[in-house]
Amino acid sequence: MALEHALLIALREQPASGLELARRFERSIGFFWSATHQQIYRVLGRMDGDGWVGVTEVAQVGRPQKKVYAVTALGEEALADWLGRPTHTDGLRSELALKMRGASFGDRGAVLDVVRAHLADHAVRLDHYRQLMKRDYPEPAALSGLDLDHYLVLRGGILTEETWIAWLGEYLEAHA
Amino acid sequence: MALEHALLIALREQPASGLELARRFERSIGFFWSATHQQIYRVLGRMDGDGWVGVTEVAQVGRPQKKVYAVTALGEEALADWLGRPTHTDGLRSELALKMRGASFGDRGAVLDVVRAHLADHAVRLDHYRQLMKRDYPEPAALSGLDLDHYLVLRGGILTEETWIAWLGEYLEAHA
DNA sequence: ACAGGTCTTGCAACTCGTTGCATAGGGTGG
DNA sequence: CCACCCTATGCAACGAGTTGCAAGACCTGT
Repeated sequence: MALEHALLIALREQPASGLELARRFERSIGFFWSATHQQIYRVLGRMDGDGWVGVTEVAQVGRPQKKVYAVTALGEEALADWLGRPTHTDGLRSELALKMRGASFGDRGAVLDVVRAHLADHAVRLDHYRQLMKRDYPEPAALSGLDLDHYLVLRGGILTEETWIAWLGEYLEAHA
Repeated sequence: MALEHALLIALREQPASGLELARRFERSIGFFWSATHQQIYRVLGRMDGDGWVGVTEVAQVGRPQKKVYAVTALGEEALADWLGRPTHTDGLRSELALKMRGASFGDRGAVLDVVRAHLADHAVRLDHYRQLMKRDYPEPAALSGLDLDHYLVLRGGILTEETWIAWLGEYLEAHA
């Protein structure tokens, strides 16, 4: 129910085509809301039908034509309305936690390997986020508006990765 | 793809009927893998068809009959196999993070209210987890096997809630 | 006896998201 | 020119999960 609004936010930051959105979702926005290009195309089509976005066909040199979407007044309204509505607290949904809980019913060494792989993955992500932080927000105290919010969400990503690393570290430690 | 394995873990811990599983999912397991009773019934049916679980009809006093499911040898094998297989790192999927990022496009005060509501919710959860911790695992150093894993997953819940609280606190602070 | 409640199981319809494939424009290398 | 790859859009089929509803068993209160 929220991909539409994720797209509205992305398009208000910068109008874009379906593929461009898909690529942006692999980066910043996709850290907390992922989507494939097919899903994005379908939802863009629906939003166009609902009048939330408008399309402009744009010719490119050396590439096929693209359709650039931009948010309409109606879309702006829908977004503003959604932003203020209360939301259910997002529950975790972690396959890894499941495996950690059930490790007794399989080969514990194999589960520990899976945990180690996730730990390494989270370390890579954390490093990535920290680099973004250093590059884009060297002076956090000076931020406001959109930049401040982007900074704060990136902070959330860092805190989340740090937590994963701490948690998985505890798990491995306890089973060492 | 993982609800089946969540159910296998739950059933290996303790055979149960569909509704009992649903109730258990509202508590411990559901903290990181939620499911409605309809979804559970459907998946139990499929797992029965696949020979992963067996059913026993059990009469009750003062209540309708129930179907108690238990894991078969085939199910044990499927579970052990799944436990050792590598998994994709679970990505975040947070509607709230989306709202925080896009707050500039609506009424910021309303978004801050939503954030405050989530903060309060996470505080309640954290308190709940800490009570469980104190009640069930007063002596963590003495744990092993299944109990140790349950303790460690609960630790993850606590760390996660603490992170949410810290993050949302930072957000509110920055927009104070 | 009957109404209402709760426990237990389940169906049907729907939305969301993924996977695999198709099509079409355009470039590059042999 | 042809094979191959990249960009860009999209369809079709499937699987996962939610919501709403129903039906049968059993209890309690009137």
